[in-house]
Amino acid sequence: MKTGRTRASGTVRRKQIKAAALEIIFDEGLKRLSTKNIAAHVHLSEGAIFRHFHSKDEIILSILSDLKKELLFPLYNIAWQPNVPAEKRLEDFMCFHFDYLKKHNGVTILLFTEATYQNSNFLKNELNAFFSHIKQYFEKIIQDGINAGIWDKNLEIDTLSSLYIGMPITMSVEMKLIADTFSEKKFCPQMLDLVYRLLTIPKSQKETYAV
Amino acid sequence: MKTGRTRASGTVRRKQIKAAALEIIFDEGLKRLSTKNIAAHVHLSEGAIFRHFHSKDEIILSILSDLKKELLFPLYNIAWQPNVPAEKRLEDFMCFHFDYLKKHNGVTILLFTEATYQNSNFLKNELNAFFSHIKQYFEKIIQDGINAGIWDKNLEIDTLSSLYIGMPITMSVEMKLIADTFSEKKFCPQMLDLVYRLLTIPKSQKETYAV
DNA sequence: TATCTTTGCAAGCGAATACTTACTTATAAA
DNA sequence: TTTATAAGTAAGTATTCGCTTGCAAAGATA
Repeated sequence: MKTGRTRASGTVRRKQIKAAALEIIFDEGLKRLSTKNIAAHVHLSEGAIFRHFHSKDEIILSILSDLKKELLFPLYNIAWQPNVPAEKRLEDFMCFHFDYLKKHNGVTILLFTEATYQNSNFLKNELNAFFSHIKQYFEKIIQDGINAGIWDKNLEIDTLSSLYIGMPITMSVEMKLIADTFSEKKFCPQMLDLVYRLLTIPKSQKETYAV
Repeated sequence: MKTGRTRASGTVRRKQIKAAALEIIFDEGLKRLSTKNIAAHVHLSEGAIFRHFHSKDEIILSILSDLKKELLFPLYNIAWQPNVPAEKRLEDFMCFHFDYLKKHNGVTILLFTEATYQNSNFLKNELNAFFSHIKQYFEKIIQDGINAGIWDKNLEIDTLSSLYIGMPITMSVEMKLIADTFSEKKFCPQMLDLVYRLLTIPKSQKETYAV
């Protein structure tokens, strides 16, 4: 605190600042996500924060950018993985998705909270695009399975993907509301089971052609 | 604005203040929900607001209390309605639920946002209890249908009710993110269709006994 | 060693926050 | 008509907010 403190590079500081921001959001709530509080977590002055980010908003947007790299991009890769059966891809997709949110404490729902709180159209659009991409990847896997003849072609795909989007959102909400007693482990296989049930071709339909 | 303005009773003012609060939340975002802004909407001084509510929190809690009366109580009545087949009750239940959230612009998700923003344990517990009640009512209907032999007894009820809770939450999230182009009308029948699909007894199982 | 860029801090800015205080007045009951 | 009470206001309180400024000094480069 006194003198001669070593200095860190901007790259390192930006990472520290984002990590501190997430820590505050999870532990203390969005209200306590002030530049002053962030500075305290990184053991810097408030002014130093603005040396590394032009504004507080820029910190949030940088976190969103990380989220795209760490979640959206891998999900894309899973969905388009060549020579892997749709069933396997679906399982990988859902479990990676849920697992990420579990490890990162439902960060998407927190960005949603921020968007709703600030009523920021930009953030709302970004999040909407984010969810749309996930839906699109999910639908790709389902469509592949239907084309391969293993899943029911009479199921409305976009209705199913709407239902799917609800799963990680609900998981995040429940994690926030009942942080302690949330059954992380079982969530993915349980939801996967329901999706499989929906996709299964009814016996009576197996040899017929739908109109 | 000048003088001799008529006065209204506390009962009336409290209603006006809550209505104004909801108006602000929907139109301007939670951030603009300040006591000063509420006062402006009701054409009162800021001090007058505190004549009718001891704190800003009390306004939020009063809105939550209204929500219980207007949504939770009717849902309970639908679920326990005597001499009505489970299929009919399920449809009434889901459509009333979704319709309420549509008309009230996803008020539950806004209370969740407030809870997350403030990191208020009290509000989080209240909301958790709220969702738990809805799950419980939903499960009652499903169990009745299974007991009546019309739905699959091998389906895990609590997994299904977790999935169900995701539907109104997702609907609210989508309403916030894409307010304009949200397909309100079709949402209930679409989701109802998926739930029916899950509940349907597989042909191969019809005459057998599960272990 | 000399120079330059980056990293840092202390102090302070105006605006906004929830809430209080001291006081006034309309309304309705006695 | 008198009087008690509920409803209202204007002007404050202390505190927090995101952000800026002026200046010091560490670390890299020459």
